[in-house]
Amino acid sequence: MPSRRDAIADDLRDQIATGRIKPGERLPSEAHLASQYMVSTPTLRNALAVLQREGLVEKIHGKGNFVRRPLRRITYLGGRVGPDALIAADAALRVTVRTTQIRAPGHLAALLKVPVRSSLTEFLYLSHEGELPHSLARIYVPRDLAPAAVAGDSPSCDRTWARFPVPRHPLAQVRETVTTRLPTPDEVLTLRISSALSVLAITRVTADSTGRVVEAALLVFPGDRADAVFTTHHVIDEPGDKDDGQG
Amino acid sequence: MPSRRDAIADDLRDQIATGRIKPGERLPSEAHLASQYMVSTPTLRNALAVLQREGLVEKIHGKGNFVRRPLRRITYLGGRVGPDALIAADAALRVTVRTTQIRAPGHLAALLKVPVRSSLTEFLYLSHEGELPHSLARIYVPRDLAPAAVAGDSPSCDRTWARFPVPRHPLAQVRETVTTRLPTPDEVLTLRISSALSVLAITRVTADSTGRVVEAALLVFPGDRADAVFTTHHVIDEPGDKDDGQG
DNA sequence: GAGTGGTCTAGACCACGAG
DNA sequence: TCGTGGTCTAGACCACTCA
Repeated sequence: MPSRRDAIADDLRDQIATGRIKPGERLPSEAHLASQYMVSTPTLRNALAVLQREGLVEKIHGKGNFVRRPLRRITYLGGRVGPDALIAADAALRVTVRTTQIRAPGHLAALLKVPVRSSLTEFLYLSHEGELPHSLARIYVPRDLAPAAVAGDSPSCDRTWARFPVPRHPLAQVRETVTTRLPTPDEVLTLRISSALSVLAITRVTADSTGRVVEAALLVFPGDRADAVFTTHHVIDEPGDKDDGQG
Repeated sequence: MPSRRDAIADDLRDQIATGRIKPGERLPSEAHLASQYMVSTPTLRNALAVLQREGLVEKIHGKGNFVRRPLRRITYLGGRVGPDALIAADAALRVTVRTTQIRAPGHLAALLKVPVRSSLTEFLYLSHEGELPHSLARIYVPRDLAPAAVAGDSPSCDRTWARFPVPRHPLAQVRETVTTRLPTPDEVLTLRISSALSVLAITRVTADSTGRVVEAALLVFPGDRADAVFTTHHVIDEPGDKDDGQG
């Protein structure tokens, strides 16, 4: 037996899918919908919560429930080095950068293979696509590898990926770990996503040819619109090989 | 102002983290907890829902709320070819395989670059770690590439990755797309996860040296315990290169 | 101030699990 | 049968947004 909550969610989902309620449009008020479906407000709110988790509906306190516009999907290209990893094809991004000097906490020290409390430069990238937040990146670099222009303490802002560190040695290895988790309260605010919507979190560690870790990046994408794509080309000069190009 | 729901969730989370409530243990009944925290049952249930989404608590209808045992994380190694991609180091997996002959629906035809309704062999892998479901894989192969032993219509079951197709040409390219989404009702049942817990979904397309797609794999992992790791080694014979080993 | 969603109450009744 | 969670009700009061 389908619950009323699911029945209502299914009905609304159908109305959204068929365009009877258009993207960006406001749904009738919860009180109105509750009386329309002849359920109590908590039941109706549960139905809306289902659609929220699916990313179809956005609630705005004091204004109403809105059908989310179908957003362009975010494609993260794996294996790339540096800022160009993010959506190489999509130039319509407005990026804000904030630079801070910090001392490595335990988890970052482990990623970067540096002593705890050693000096790091943190680049906090927040990119927007139009008015909507798009993605969040926290990139950590040992301070001696950060460009001099940002090594000072004054926070800098920029509209591009400029000022990104240029390593001294050629980059040799990128290790990316992809996982999913609930957003932190902070991410809920900056990415403007529902706290019930999981994010795609990518930890990228880049090492140079000497094996030194030159960058650790913590990337966060809204889970309902992000794909991370990894392409591996295998060396094929000997038939039957399975691991060339990999560790 | 923290809501009572969050305050209760925080308190229970703390009790779990500090071991005051041990893994596998049953929590007091919802009615008991509600009176203990002096809230109504819906409020207490909302607090438990928070912990459920975090993967800390598992509800079993008619039995109670249980603290989930901390599970070994699942590591998916990207860029590998064939079944060994899954948790190379972990041999403690019991794998069930079901083989079926199907005709390619649209989305699979696009992935495999074959005509719609062409013959495919579907391998459905369900792996368990002890008693707990671990991961789910649906692997599709053009029928003429599937080994003769499974090309018949009789479903086969096996405890290992045996009978996996061996391509005629060396494998040249693997493209893996990682995303996160809510589980389907089917996945909720087979993986024994909460319907509120996102899964990590990986679509892996493998092509041989002739460019032919030899395998499309749809992999699903519980989002609270899965990591997908991709390691890219860059060719470093010319300094400043950025894309060797990539497309 | 009017309308919206956010949270919460104090019950009710149903479905599942174990004895 | 009994205790458990699953769902739902019909309100209440508070906080936010906008005119």
